[in-house]
Amino acid sequence: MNKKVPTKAAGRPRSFDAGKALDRAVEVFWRKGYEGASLSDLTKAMGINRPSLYAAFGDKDKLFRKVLDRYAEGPASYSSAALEEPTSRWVVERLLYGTADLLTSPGNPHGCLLVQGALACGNAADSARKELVSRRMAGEAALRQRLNQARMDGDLPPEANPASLARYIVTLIQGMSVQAAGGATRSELYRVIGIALQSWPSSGRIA
Amino acid sequence: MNKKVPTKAAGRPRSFDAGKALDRAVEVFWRKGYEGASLSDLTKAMGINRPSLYAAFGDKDKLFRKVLDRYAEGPASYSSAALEEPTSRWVVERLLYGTADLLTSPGNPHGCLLVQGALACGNAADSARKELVSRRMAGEAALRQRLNQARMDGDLPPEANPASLARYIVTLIQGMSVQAAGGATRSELYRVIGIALQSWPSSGRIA
DNA sequence: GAGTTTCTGTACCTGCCAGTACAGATGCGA
DNA sequence: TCGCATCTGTACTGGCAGGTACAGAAACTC
Repeated sequence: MNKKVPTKAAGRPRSFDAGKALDRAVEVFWRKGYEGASLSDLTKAMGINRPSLYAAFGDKDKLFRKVLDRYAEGPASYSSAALEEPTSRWVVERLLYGTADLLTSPGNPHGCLLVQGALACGNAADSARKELVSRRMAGEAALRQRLNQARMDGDLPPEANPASLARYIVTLIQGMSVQAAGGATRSELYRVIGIALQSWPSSGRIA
Repeated sequence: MNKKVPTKAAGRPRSFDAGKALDRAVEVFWRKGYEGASLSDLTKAMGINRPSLYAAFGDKDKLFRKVLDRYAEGPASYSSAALEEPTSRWVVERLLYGTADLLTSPGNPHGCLLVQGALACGNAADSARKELVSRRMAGEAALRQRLNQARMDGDLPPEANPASLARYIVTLIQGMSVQAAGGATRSELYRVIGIALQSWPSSGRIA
């Protein structure tokens, strides 16, 4: 029984809320991108000093990964939730409208962190760029898998191509992110979605 | 007649080809974005020294504008040419397939300079970011105008909304730019275009 | 209380950033 | 051949980037 019970950590306790600080960091990276967000921007927004940041989150790159996780669990959580809708049509509708809402939500930077974070950048940010590419691909793969399931369920016609449909939806989402960064409004994005969904195949089961 | 005939500039002549140098600068900004492209990257690629760059092109910001002009006249010239196609369907097809080709052309950075250049950035690059927003909006406005014309010509049905259709196409183009930056291939983009064009309204004149 | 452990704040490090001063080179017209 | 205008290369500037050393403060256990 010499195992320590993790009651309370010894030493001086942290004087800030790591979760809140991380939320502030999300906002800074979201607005300025990996390269554009300096450590001074970050520490200022997070309300902590530089050594506290390094102790709590590691270097800039590690902080960025934690920020991406936080983003996925918070503002972007609608996207994994959308995959659980019962029909493929509902899945993509919730995905697209949820994205439009997030991208134009007041108080948030207008755009998607996974796109704005680091699209083209210098060598220093290349690791962050690759991480974003891989996360975007993972999102697309999840949708592709869901649409595959839908086709097997008869919820998409047999001639539908889930891989291409998933890529089509993700392309729209990423395009909307650029649009939002340029000032597009929510209703403008809604109209784009309306047009885009005219391409959506209807179920083969509807007689 | 004391006007000088501009035969040849006095003084030591420039030892490099400004056009070629500008092309190299296009490539660097295209690949690394405004923020990620350092002056050392630029001078190295352009094969000139720093003072020559400043003398010939002005500061980094001015160089970037010249690069954008060069890009519009060169690699992206298909996009203004596409607007001259006779029907709206041909216009958007040429626009979309031309974009897919450019975005996946070997030897070029994969993506669109107007998107990759500066999407989210720090304060120093903000002027470049705004310039890109305005150029993207100008492109969209030109397409909107062309589609308006098409509707008046009866080439688009009266109930079609040229503004929303233009935004839809531009959203796809910008999304494809992100896709290409993530490694999407030309044929993958073609399949996306194939799906997207199913939403395109057919002419009201076809009986 | 003493000793230990951890966090905080200041002040600093090296290196790269955009931008420039200046001297020497190279062409022109006279 | 001489002066002049312009370009070229070296070497430099101040400032900010990301990252850290170190001393003191604040909690814990004994």
